[in-house]
Amino acid sequence: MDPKPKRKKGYQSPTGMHDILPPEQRYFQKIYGTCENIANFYGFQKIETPILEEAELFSKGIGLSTDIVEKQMYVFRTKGGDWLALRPEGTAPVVRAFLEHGMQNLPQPVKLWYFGPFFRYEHPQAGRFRQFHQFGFEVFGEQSAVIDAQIVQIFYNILKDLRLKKLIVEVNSIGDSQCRPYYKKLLVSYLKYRLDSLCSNCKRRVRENPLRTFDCKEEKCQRIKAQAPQIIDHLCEECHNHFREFLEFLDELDLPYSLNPYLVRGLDYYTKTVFEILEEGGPSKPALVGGGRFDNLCKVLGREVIPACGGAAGIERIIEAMRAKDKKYLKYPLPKIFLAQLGNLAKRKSIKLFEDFRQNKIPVAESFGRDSLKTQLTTADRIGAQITLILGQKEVLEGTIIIRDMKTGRQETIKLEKVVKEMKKRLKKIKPGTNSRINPNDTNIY
RNA sequence: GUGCUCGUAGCUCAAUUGGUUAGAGCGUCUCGCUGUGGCCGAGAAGGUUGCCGGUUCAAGCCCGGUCGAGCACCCCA
Repeated sequence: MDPKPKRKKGYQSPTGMHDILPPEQRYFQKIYGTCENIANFYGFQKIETPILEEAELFSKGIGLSTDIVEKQMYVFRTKGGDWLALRPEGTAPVVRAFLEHGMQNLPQPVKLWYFGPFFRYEHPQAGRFRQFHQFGFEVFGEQSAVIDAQIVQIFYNILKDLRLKKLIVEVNSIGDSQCRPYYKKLLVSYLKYRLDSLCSNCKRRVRENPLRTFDCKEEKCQRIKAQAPQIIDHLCEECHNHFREFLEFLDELDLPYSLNPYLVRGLDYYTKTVFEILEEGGPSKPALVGGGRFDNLCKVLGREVIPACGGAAGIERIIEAMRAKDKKYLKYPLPKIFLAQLGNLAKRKSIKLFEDFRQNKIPVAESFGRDSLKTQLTTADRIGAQITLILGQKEVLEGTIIIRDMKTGRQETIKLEKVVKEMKKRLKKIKPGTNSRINPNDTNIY
């Protein structure tokens, strides 16, 4: 082999993609667990779709002219010549799976949820990464607005369960294929008339995506937007009724929502209901959750029209919000008992004893690789163990073991064969609270 | 894709503005004599200053490029 240029420094992860290190894992576990509980209660079943899909699924489903498809998708060609994409979002794949497996033949509605990584090629920023994680909830085969409201409620509940406060739910309706084109024309003609007073960005938007003009932060555009016709005043009867019902259900649920007539979403498949949940604290905060109804998507990706509604939440963003609240990382649960050993004979007995504890479902920590008792006690202290069991040569020969109370330093010796039972008894007395000392590995990585 | 800022031990940061061998705290490891943790003391490991090149007698510091991070635009979860 040729001498290759040597890499002097190690590798680093690709732009905008991060390792999820042990301290961060606690958050993922916590969020996953919360989702799972809520999903079970509301009758949602978990689905996992591949990370790769045919690229066309997204260009058809999300819309060709959306930013996601136009410039943010990781697309590549396989050896077999297929164009595949790293999934940039979760709804289109779930719809694909729904149709592919004939789930329209299952009792309706079909409720599915997912949790996993997604990919978008864009400049990383706070709460925005190239590989990020979302969980989502989707309901198929239900056209009533009651499900729209329940979807909002589900995401709201999850965030609440994660102890996030000061949440704002913003809702809007963007109509359907009946009324939206009509409204679009109306809006465009309104804007065209005032084109000169708009910023250069918005001039472009008027042509390409007039609804997006509402997002502009320029003051002059804001003023024009304030006078602009609003879509909720131009909904067709069906959409109007649907939206009214939706709001009634939200009222009934006591959800603190606010109507945002300028809320439009960047994906083409939405119809009627759209919503976002964000944290209070200025417009700079990105939405934690976004979603809405997508009654046309099944038709676009398949044959039948199947009404559907759902939403997705950004896990990194939620973690960010959780951490801003609590500052510290969630702690790993650590065993309250540490098993120390001394000498070869004791070490042999210890690894066996350790297994006895496992069979009795008693969590125990150890440091078998270390021989010094001092070091083992240091470790026991560091993980916050409340009891250290010490098994040395002498104890093995006597068939006993020492129980050391780490707080008081008091020690007693008991029969080795009784230790498992004894520990079981003592664990019940120890309060389920956290260990006395914090895991020193809890450092901030990002 | 465009613009601005940043990059020194595992972590948080120094280095008298271009001048000897790049330091400290925390963390890690070892020791303070036989089998006992927290406190204390002693010591060690750990960096070709993100990487590549240029200017200079001399570069962590200046210049160019590149990779990464942060922020804004854009967009979104």
